[in-house]
Amino acid sequence: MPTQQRSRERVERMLLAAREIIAADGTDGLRMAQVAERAGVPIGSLYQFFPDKAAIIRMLAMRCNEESRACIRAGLEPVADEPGLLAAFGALIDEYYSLFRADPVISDIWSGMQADKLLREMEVEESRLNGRLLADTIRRIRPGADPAAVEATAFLVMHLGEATMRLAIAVPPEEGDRLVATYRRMALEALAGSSAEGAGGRGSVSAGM
Amino acid sequence: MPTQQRSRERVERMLLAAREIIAADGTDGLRMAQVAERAGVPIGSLYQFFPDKAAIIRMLAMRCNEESRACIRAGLEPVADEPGLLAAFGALIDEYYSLFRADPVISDIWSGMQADKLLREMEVEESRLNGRLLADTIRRIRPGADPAAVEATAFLVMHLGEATMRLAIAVPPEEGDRLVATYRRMALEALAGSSAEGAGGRGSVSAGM
DNA sequence: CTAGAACATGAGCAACTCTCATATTGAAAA
DNA sequence: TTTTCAATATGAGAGTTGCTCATGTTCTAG
Repeated sequence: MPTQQRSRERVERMLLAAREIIAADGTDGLRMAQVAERAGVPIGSLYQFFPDKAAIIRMLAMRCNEESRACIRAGLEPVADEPGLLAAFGALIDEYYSLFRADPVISDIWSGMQADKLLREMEVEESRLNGRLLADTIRRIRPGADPAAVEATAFLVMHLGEATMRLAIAVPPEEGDRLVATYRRMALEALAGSSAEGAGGRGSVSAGM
Repeated sequence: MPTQQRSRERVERMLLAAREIIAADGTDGLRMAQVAERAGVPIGSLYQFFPDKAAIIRMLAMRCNEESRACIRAGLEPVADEPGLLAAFGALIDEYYSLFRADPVISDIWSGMQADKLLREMEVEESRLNGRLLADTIRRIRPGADPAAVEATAFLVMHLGEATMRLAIAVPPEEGDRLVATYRRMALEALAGSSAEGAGGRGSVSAGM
């Protein structure tokens, strides 16, 4: 939005200030007055370039997104065959995971601004409880399976089920149905696989990673 | 928390009022004064039983959780063998999906963890963009694959990748690593499967559902 | 040189959440 | 019954925060 040189620099200062505050206090602790002070601008200047507080966070998120999208594009571009695809995607997962672990700002933004931390913890806890129910069932019908692997799979399957439902209702209904159907295939395959693998075994697909 | 009969009824009225407001305006639009008015109690009484606004939402979420956990337990209990497990879990997915679609409050509470609606939309859009990059790559190396199925799988895999990362950094590091590894197996298997399936085909696992 | 657009400023408004001093009601002990 | 104390009821207002707006200044195109 800013067209002049000096304004652009000021906007960058505002965004940097916001980043630093989020890194320190999280998005919950972000105060417009604090951003202004840290950036060395009056509060009115913030609203000259950002319609509201959420817009600042969105701007930071957008930059992260563009960066990671470029990363994905670069990682997938040289792929020429199926083994190459699986190798490249596996590498991207690791890369993305490292990024998430390294930068607290990214995860904080996507974990939800202003949202209730306890609610987030509740959600994880609920996935864990549901996962345990599922893991117990699997262990009952397959006593030989590796307990830790089964537990992890069940936990993840439950959590991703929640995520899938939220996604499914955020898109057109027919697409949502298809996504749920796709999730079902993935989940059932994972459950079938996890109980057949035996102790500590890795899946055949990831053997080459 | 309330021990007397009348108080318990009042608390129920508060929770009901909160539910109705969320159903109408979403969690974003929930105002403590409005809850109090609708429940027919002064605002001070709200704070007699709930430490803060988020606690009301958590209470509603907890009840939903207990209900759906009972559902899962009931669905998994009679499972005796592996086909039974897969059938039961498939049914639970459908049931849960219907529940999500039917009750706007459930989804709103769990989506409302991210307060900014535009940020939520951005996240979905980002998964879609990344999914398209992945789908393009798959189509390039497997021209015969069903485009819609590939697109859906790629979209979902990307979105669940985000969800996995958020979960992984919310639990102890070693457990997070294991979850990411489990996700990787699931994702790579899905990608390998989606491109091999051919037009409109359903996975072998879900054939019996 | 000049007109108009872009930018700068910060006191104050409006909308919230939550507190607290005080009054009232319920139930258990005397 | 009377007493006593904990639980409950009440709502004006304190405190915080996002955001506005009237006014002044700087840049740039014609």
